[in-house]
Amino acid sequence: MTAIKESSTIQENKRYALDQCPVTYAMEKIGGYWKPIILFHLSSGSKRYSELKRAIPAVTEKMLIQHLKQLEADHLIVRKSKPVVPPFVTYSLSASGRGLMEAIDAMALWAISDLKSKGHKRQTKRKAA
Amino acid sequence: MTAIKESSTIQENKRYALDQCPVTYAMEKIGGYWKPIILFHLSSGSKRYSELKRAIPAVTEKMLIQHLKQLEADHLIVRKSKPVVPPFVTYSLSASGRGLMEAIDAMALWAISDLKSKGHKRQTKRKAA
DNA sequence: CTTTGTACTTACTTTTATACAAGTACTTAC
DNA sequence: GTAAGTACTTGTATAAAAGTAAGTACAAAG
Repeated sequence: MTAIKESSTIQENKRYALDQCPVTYAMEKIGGYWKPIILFHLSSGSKRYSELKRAIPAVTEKMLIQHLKQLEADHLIVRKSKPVVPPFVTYSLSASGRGLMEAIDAMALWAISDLKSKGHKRQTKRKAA
Repeated sequence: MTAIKESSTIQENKRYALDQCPVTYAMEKIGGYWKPIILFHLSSGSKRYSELKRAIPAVTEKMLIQHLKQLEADHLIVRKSKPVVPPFVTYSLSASGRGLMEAIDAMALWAISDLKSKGHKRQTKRKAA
C-alpha cells in the first residue's frame, strides 16, 4: 500500500505538523485525489465496490482500493463482506465519517462562494463591453 | 516553483476531480504540509516574513516562500511590502482567506473530537486492569 | 472450455512534493 | 572590511503519491 520511509525528514515534519495542527490530521484522512469523491458517493448510502468503480470511471482499481482501505483503517467508512462467490462487499460511512462530512460540506460551501466571487469580478470587469 | 507537467494523466484527473468536487478545489488551496500552519499564524494578525520563519522553525525558506506565493496567488493572503532596505514585507489574511478559516475550524473541531473518541476507546479497553 | 464478473493484489514507472544547501543585493552595526 | 539581517532565488536530491499493466481465485453463463 505505497511504502513510506519511517525515518525521513518529511515524516518527522508530518508528525510536527500533526502536533501543531489538527487540520493536518484531518487532511491526512481526506487527502488524495479520490477520497472526497468516494466519501461523496457513500454519503448517499452504502455502495458495492463495483458500484463505486462504475460511478468514478476515471479512477484505477489500485487507487480506489488503496483509498478505500485507508478510509477503512481511519474508521471513516465500514466494509461489510458476505462470504459468497462471487464476492459481495459493501462500503458505507461510519459515524465518524458522517461527522467529517459536515466539515467537508463547509469546505464545499466556501469553494462554491469563492468560485462565484471570482465570476463576479470577471463580470464587473466587462461591464462596459 | 516546482514545475508540473501539463499533459500527465495525474493532471487530467485533477481537473476531473475539480469539476466533480468543490472539496478538491478547496484542498488544492490548503494542501501542503505548512499551509494550514501558516494560515493559523496569520489568523491572529499580519506577520512579517521573518516572524513566520521564526514561528515555524521546521519549515525551510524555500517551502515557506513557495507556500506564501501560492496562497497569495490564490488570494487567500495579501502581501504588502515597503520599498526600503532592508526589506519590510508583511502577510495577512484576505477576506477570502478569513472565510476559509471557518471551514478549517470545522475540520479542526472534527479532528479534536475524533482524537478524543479514540482516547475513550483505548480507556474503555483497560477497564479491568 | 473459454469468457464474464467479483473484489482484489503485485510489480514497476512516472509525476509531484518536499528537503538540503548555497547564493543574491543591499545596508547598518561593529 | 566583515559580519549580520532582510526577503528571497536557484539547483539538485530524495521521498511520496499516483498511474500502468498484469495476475489471482472462484463460479456461473454461454
